[in-house]
Amino acid sequence: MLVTQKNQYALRAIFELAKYKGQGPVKIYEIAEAQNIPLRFLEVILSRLKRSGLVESKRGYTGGYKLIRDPMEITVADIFRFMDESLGPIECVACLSEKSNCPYQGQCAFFPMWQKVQDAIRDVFDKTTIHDLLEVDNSEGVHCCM
Amino acid sequence: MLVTQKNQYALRAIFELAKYKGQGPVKIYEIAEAQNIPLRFLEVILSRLKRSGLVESKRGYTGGYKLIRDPMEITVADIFRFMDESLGPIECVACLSEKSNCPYQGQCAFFPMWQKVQDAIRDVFDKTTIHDLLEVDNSEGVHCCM
DNA sequence: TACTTTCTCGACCGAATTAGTCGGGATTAA
DNA sequence: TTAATCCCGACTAATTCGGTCGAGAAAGTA
Repeated sequence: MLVTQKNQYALRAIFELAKYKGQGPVKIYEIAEAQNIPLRFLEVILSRLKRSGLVESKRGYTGGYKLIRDPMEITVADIFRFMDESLGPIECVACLSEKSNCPYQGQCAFFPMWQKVQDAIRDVFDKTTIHDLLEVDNSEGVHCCM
Repeated sequence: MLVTQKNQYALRAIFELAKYKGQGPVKIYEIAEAQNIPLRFLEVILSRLKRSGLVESKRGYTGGYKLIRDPMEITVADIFRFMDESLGPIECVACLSEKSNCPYQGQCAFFPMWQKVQDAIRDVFDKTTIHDLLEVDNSEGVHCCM
């Protein structure tokens, strides 16, 4: 899959947190339940997201996670980029990555096509904010996904 | 990677065959050398492509492979679709596939976004023909890739 | 203080996918 | 008959993906 399960979970977790923006921390098991994400796996994901500065946490009885950036300022691309330090669905089409053993490093017949695909993907993810997704959600009257 | 190594090899093999269209069969080791593809792996790939009707082969001393369709009529999407019987880079973004355990089956906040991405990818691969790639190749004066 | 609830961190693991190999056989032409 | 070529199915190695686990640290509560 272009977008791994892990990255989808990350997106959904942020999405869920965005719903409760400004209402004190949300507990991890609430997120897990609401979005149907394996709890222990979500731990891994949130701890990663914390290091990216999107999310803050508090321990103990009144603990939980909260979003510290405006949903309007968070794009889907941001999340994916934070999740996979190196190349995510955005950087990772084919030829371009250092991993591909292209001896011609971008000087090949296929390069423009890979570029186009990459740009097209990036374009969508860069232009979609969490706020946008919340709006879709409200207008549909459906609360969960996937 | 969005496009697996195998699919990239397939594309490059077809591309290579297209160069010699109308000149008798090309031997597998020639393709392998020109495109830097592991020979035994290329066997697997070509035998798969044969079954898709894009490629024809002949055995024995004067044997080899040749393209039996006009490069102008072969899109990159065609090749990928032939290669992975079920879902390739074209069908496979996230939510849409049956594999994803989305309880709301496309009725979710993220669906429109996945759709957009998928359409964008498909659009590029559907509109790029082998002929197009050959033209890029000629205008650049570079013969190989990746 | 002791206890409970919550997050924290790193190691670990199983399954699936991907990438590639191999041996031996069937054809075809010289 | 021999050599070059494709053919086919089974096998294997490496990587990624998805997820689990145990033990511990902070924070509030009694």
